[in-house]
Amino acid sequence: MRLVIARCSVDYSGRLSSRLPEAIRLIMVKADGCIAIHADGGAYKPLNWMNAPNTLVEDEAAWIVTNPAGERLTITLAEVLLDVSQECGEDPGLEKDGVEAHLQALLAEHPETLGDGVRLVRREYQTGIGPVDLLCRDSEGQAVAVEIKRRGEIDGVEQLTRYLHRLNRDPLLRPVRGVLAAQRIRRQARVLAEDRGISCVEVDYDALRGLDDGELRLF
Amino acid sequence: MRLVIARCSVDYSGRLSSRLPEAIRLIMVKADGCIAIHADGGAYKPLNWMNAPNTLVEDEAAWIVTNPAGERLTITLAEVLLDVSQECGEDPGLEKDGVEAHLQALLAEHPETLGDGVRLVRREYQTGIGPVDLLCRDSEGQAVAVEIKRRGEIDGVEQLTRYLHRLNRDPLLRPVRGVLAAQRIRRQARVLAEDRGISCVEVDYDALRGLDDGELRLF
DNA sequence: GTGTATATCTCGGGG
DNA sequence: CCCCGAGGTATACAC
Repeated sequence: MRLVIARCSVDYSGRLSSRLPEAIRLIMVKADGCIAIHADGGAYKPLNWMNAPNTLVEDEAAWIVTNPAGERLTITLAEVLLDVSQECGEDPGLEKDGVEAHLQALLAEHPETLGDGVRLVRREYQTGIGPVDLLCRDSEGQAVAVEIKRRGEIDGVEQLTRYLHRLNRDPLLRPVRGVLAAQRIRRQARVLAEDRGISCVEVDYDALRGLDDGELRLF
Repeated sequence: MRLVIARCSVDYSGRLSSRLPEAIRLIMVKADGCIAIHADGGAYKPLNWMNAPNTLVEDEAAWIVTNPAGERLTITLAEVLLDVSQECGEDPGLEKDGVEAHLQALLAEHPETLGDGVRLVRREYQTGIGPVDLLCRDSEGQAVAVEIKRRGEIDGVEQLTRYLHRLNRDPLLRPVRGVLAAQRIRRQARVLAEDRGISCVEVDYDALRGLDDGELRLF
């Protein structure tokens, strides 16, 4: 990793055009060749960046970064205040717990959370326009399509609506009803869902994990 | 801005839980107190981060970062290889050209691009479930709701469908027809749109800008 | 490669 | 605060 702090201006031309007037910023160059330009505040997102793979041509006054897609980043250097490099080696990577996949795994183990007598038919049931998270049958034998989100929002309702429309063409399944399951469901999403006859279930992730025997398989 | 390169492990607990095994990484602390931990490759996105505002408690062996939402980041330091600080001052910010807002401004100036005789009624017409980008009337006097995207995809069709459903409840407007305008429209979006009676218009941004007198107002 | 969905999305704007 | 929408979204994964 190479870290340069410099007074610089930056021009980007590619998916859009942008310009950064001269100021002091951090230029971060990673081992894979990607470049990010950070202001001293705001957020983790850089002001400008170029992902790998790209080509860096560096002279005294300017750096020109280009990539195969024809995007171009030009960094014009007025004054370099810091220029250090450090070998970092491989990163073992981030281990996550608590993402949607875990919620799906837990609900697949405990489908009764979605309603008495609900049992799992398949996870990631393919519809042709994307996979339904869970396909279940309820105590009456009716098919239930379950869309799982960390947060239930309008997009999730739209997604489930598309699946239901599709699944209800299948004579072996129909009539299929829909369930939106999420740790929290926004009011507007709830309104839209109920308007379309889709049930909403808020799931307590920690309680569900407590039900589990401790062995959590992702797939 | 403070830059620390250290052999460290990191634990995050908040919206999810995550753990980073020990390795050499960059810890970036910005003037507003936000913290990001970068590996030497991958992308511009850090492995872990905490946005401002937050509280940093630093001792020799570990940094503990907490925020008002109850999220917590713990950085355990094994070896510090670099620790530099640099005052950067205010950043004048990024100036963009070519985003959706520009396309909307251009189409508002030249609604005839969307069809002969089409004239603008309002930009950002409020529907109660979000604003329609442009509300127009065509040569026959029929209301036209226009959704503008840089890239036309299924989400845009869903969005416009929701608006149309809503607008068609208004006796002063109905029947309202829909137009999806974008620089490029994906095939699947086009199929879905046509299935719902929504027209698709691909817009040449540069040509449209050429039509303009050079004065481009965003709003 | 396209298509689809997720994300600690981030970020900004409006009510 | 919530809600909504845009993003050079990035990223992963299936077909």
